Amino acid sequence: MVTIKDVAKHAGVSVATVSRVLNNNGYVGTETRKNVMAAIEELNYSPNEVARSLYKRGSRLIGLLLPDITNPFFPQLARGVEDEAGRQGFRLLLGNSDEDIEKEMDYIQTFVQNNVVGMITATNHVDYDMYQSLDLPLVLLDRTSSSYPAVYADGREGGRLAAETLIKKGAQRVTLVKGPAHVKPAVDRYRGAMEVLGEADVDFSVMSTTSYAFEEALNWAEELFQKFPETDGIIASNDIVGIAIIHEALKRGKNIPEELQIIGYDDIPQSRLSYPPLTTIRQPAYEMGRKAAELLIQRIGQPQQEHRSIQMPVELIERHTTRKDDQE
Amino acid sequence: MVTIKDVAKHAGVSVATVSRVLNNNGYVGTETRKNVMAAIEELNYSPNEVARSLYKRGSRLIGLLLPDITNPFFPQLARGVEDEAGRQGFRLLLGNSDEDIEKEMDYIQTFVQNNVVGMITATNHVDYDMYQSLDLPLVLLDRTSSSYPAVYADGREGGRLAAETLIKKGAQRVTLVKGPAHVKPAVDRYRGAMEVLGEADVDFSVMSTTSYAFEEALNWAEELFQKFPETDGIIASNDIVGIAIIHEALKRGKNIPEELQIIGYDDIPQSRLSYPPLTTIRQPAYEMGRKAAELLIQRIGQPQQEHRSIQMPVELIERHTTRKDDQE
DNA sequence: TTGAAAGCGATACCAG
DNA sequence: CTGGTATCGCTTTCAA
Repeated sequence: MVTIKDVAKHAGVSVATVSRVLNNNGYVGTETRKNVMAAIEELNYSPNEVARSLYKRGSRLIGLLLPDITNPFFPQLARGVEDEAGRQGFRLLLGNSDEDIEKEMDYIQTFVQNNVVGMITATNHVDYDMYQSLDLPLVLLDRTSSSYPAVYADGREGGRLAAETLIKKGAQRVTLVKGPAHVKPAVDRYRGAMEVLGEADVDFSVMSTTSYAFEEALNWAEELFQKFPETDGIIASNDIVGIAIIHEALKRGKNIPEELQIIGYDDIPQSRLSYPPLTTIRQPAYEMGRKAAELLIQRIGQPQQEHRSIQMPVELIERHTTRKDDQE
Repeated sequence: MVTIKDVAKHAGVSVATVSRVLNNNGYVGTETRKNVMAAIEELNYSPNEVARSLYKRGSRLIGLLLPDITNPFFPQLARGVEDEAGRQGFRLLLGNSDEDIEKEMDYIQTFVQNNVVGMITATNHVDYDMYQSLDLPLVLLDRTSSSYPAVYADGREGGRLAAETLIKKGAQRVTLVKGPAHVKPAVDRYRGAMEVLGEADVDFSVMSTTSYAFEEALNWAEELFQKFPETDGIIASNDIVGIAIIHEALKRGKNIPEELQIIGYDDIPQSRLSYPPLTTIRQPAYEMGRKAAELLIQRIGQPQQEHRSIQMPVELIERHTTRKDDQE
């Protein structure tokens, strides 16, 4: 490994000087700088971030804590974070929590031990001690809290929009699939949808699901049709469940969207691939990730600043699991 | 921040002693150990990994370089790596290369600068200088090379299996969708399939695709039916394309699997969600990730050891885009 | 404009 | 069994 010492020796200067040209601060003569640069080049030197981090008590690393990268909504968030962070010279330490507090604490601890300069987390546990006592710039992603800056989509509005759409398009017996109670954005959507359903002249039912796990999606879909065979409009808890519902509906010979309309949530990339392609409420996941990184890095610069959250707009993506217009 | 010094002071011993109990080596009196433990507990101390890493010239970090986590095959790989690494006390630095050499080099550099102890990469560029000159345990994931240990699935066999299946099930005019030429596993599959097709009594065509990008999938599907409207059996380059093909076929009123059989590749989680659910060749992605981590960590322990690669078996998952049996 | 040296938080060697 | 101290690679005073 080539160190700053080697460079210094090679250039015939002190390490202090090398450090100065490396960081572009302090005075350094033009000639000297040129020599040092040459030495760096020749030796193919790049500074040890660990040593740097130790002295500065801060690395160029950001901790990213996600529930489960295997759930298709999160890779997009992650990519957004990574791309923006990367552009600004930061790298990512990644952790999947599975919404499990133990794992979450574990990751947070190692993030801290590794001197991350900030952290982006999609957690439902912000109110726990570990977060309170965390002395790090933090931004919440896809979650909210009054205590921290956050980047999230307007879940309530999303829920409303989904319900309004279905009603406007003439659904009479709506089924609302409720996501897991411990997942905040899921309950926001649920509430939004409920508001609208409560005010409308339609019958509706609610079906609870307790997980977002992939393997379960088809089971939920099956259960749904067993319990509510007469439904003609379904608000799915997310796109995965929505796609599973399409599957099950087709299997049962239902016509989509004539007999049964379905609306999803998230607009994951594969939603346009289903047949018929899924109408859904879009969350701008990639953009959310980007913004979160932006916000965090900004806070890393000025930690004292009052914090601000960003609510991203949600959008109806009309595809073919809903009817073109009201066809009562 | 509480340091080893604080603990030492609190426990009335030297830092050396604290270090000993921390690392469980050297002699330490029972009483002393107890005191130190107590101090650690009380101060809620946890050692600074950065300092440790600096001295030891090695962290507890592993670099994971993937083409694009947004492509549904990779999250599973990543989860496998993370879970196994985590179990053994390692954390992940994540990078997406987009198969771009610049980005790849950038990530590798920062991985090194951060003292990662090893690296897992799904790259097509192993033969570049940067890898040759890399003095780090390295394992390839989903790629192969004679120079490094690797964990990969048997692409050739997978391709063969796909083609054999389609033929056995009575396809007469097969279309083989060829993945991007610069992606190694894609060409392995292609070759495998070609071997079988060449030996069989069926007509077949090859359609080239130049990217695995999500947004393109539907375009490839459309192009396929324009170019080869008469095909009755399609070997997709991966499940995403397979699902897009189902979409397009249904849109064109084709009966699956009676008129048209389709077989995918990868067995990503959403493949069972399509309707009809996609028959596919399964790569055990999660398990591959796990094995890669296992292999790497093993090598970190004994770097000199002769390296060994692991080829994972590939498996036909029969769902409903192929016929039950030969129905010529 | 430059260099010497202290220090970041840990580990491990050497004495005692 | 325990403590003092050099060391890891870098940054940043302080003096010259």
